[in-house]
Amino acid sequence: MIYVCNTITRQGADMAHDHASDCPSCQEPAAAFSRHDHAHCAQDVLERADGLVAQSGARLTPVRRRVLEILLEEHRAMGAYDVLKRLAAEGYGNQPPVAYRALEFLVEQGLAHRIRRLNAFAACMHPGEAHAPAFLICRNCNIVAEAPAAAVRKALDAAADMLGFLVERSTVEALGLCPACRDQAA
Amino acid sequence: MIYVCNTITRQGADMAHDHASDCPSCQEPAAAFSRHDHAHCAQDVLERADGLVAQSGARLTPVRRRVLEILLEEHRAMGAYDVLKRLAAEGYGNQPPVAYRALEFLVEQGLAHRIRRLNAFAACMHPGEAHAPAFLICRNCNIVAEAPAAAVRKALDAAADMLGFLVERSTVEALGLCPACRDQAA
DNA sequence: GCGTTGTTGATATGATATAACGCATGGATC
DNA sequence: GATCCATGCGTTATATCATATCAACAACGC
Repeated sequence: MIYVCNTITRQGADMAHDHASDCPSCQEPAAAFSRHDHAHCAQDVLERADGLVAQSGARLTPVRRRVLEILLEEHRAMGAYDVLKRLAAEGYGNQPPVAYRALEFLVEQGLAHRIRRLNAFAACMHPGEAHAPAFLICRNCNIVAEAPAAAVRKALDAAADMLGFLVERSTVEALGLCPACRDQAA
Repeated sequence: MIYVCNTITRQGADMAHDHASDCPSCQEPAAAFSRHDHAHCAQDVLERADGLVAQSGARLTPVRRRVLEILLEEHRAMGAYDVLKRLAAEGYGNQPPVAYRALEFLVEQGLAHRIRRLNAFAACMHPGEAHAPAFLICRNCNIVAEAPAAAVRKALDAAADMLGFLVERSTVEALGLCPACRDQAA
């Protein structure tokens, strides 16, 4: 099962709509890749982020918090320079290190993910919950979904263990076709 | 099990030694991450590459073949610009596209792998054999091993399938500690 | 206050990757 | 052989991604 708020895109898919906090699509398991609102999921993530960071002894400074907000607002995988443009427009530093440092911090804290295939970053929609997501990237429409991948991670650990290798972090990304583009192709 | 010829490095680990073609370490399963000769494995791969490319209707041109040879000789993950330097020194073009085009071709043909975490490329030691390797990268000594990952791929396919996503290509990379560095740390 | 630590801003540079153009080659066709 | 076409190569230029370094400043404990 996957929660819709896992769904993120690289190019922005204009999927916002307003709704009350009882929106079932943010409360219950649902099909990934479906259009959905994101506003209150984002709000929820932000609130939890505050607690999580404090808990780890780190500080969610204004720049860092703003970067997380931007990732949540955009709801897609963004390049560091995309983030930087937004920061600069809002009066923060406009040098690459500003964005990279904040993004690195968020990744370390488990509040964001780095998607290497896209040289991009996306907010994690499940901060605090232990998870090892796999990213599914549609080669046609560029939508990206964060899929649960506990089984994948387990298989990887096993394969590594046979070689005596200890896995600390892993990257699992798949390129292919999302349901919509798959139908379209057929 | 993994065959030693899976073992590749990013920084070059000086693991060459000469031996006869009956070297057991290239004939039989053995521990990964161990030092080993690579010369005749490379020769074998090259010969198979010729056949495979012809079979697919593509052409293994001089530049492309040379890039594959270089990857095999170096026996490690190389950046595109590392490859380019070698090419330039041998009279081929010395502009980035020359290296990138050849590398992209090799990846498409399944003769090389791209390791995104390192922004690097490595020759595939099992061309033609269906395989979905996982890369194990030691964060301490930078050694890289190509591990069999059929089970990982299977788990990924299953996770994607639950979302209706069709996986065409996948990237599985792990960062951690190789056996040697693990022992050293303990 | 005062040092220590961590964060930010700025400069500069390094590293990786692609777009676009034109020429050369080689094979197919007439 | 002449022509056409597809493919590959070399080149220029540029785009994109990422980091090293240092100075200024704020937060904190002592």
